[in-house]
Amino acid sequence: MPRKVLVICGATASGKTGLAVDCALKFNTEIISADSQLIYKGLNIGTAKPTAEEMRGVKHHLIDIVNPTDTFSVSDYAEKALPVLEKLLSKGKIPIICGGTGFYINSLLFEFGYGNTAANERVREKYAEFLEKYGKDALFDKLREVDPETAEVLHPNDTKRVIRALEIFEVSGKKKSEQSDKLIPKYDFVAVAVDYPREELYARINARVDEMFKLGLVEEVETLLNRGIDENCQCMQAIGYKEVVLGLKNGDLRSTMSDIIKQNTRHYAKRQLTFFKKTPNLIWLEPKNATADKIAGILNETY
RNA sequence: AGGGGCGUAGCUCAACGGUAGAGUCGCGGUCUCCAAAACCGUCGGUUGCAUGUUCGAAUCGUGUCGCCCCUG
Repeated sequence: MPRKVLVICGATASGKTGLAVDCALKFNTEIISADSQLIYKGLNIGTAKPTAEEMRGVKHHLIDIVNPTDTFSVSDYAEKALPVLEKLLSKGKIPIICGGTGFYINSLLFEFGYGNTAANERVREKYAEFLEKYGKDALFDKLREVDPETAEVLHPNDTKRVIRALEIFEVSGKKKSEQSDKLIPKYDFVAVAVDYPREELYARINARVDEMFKLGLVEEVETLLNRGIDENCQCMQAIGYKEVVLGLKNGDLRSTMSDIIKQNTRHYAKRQLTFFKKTPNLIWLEPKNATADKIAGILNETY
């Protein structure tokens, strides 16, 4: 029995939310958000979190599930999202995974090895201190010793991943290079993304950022800060938030903050597109074909 | 009008007289427990223009155009 899953991914501001809701209504199902920022309560405007009106009564999962001060990672995400996915399947529904965080989406669609070695704060801190004291090259040399294959693939400057590789070795006794990097699908998924011409996508991004300021992005950030949420929190590193925090500190004009946010969002969108190109069988829809009807057709002809 | 300063990559700036370098932007990419993160690669300039000096000029001289400051 096929275990159908619909994935609606793509760059930020490409209209995923509306399309997903259209589909959910048409297919009588629910949406599983795959977005690393929508999980945070209180971050609404800057994350373009769908409002109740936009949700049109469709149940959305994995939104507003943690506090702004919490840390969160893909594994937390998969742990929470997979049961929802399975439950929808068991009810005979086609779950809709919708979001822009490709890493999160992959954690649901494919067999992943990272469950094997959980994060270990103590080990991470240890290597972070080592990095601080002796520098990147010394850290990289350590990895070369224990896992030369992974060192071959990583850049010494990518200390985040170098530390993770060291962590995997130290905690599990196994090399990261022994993990399989194959994307082995767990579901019969259909993945679609709306393929806007780059210029058009950028125009949409700009318009959306302007809209965020009108809706009170600065005020939202101020509220978070006034609530005592540290600017170094993971959630405050999100685009739209970190720039406003910095701008408030420097006394920047809103137009300056806005320009930087637009630029960072463009960069982000580019990274998303690069990432999604790797999704097996991803269907890039022209904007005019980004409708629930078209997607229904694709689902039918695929299975 | 007179005096001074400046004109170098799309932008901000470097470069003892030895055929121009960074950062940023733009573009491309990586990604298996912080992923809106982290990281990598790459394009790019007949040095405002003209002329002179010199073996050799972004650099020195002259002229010219443009911008800025001061004085009147």
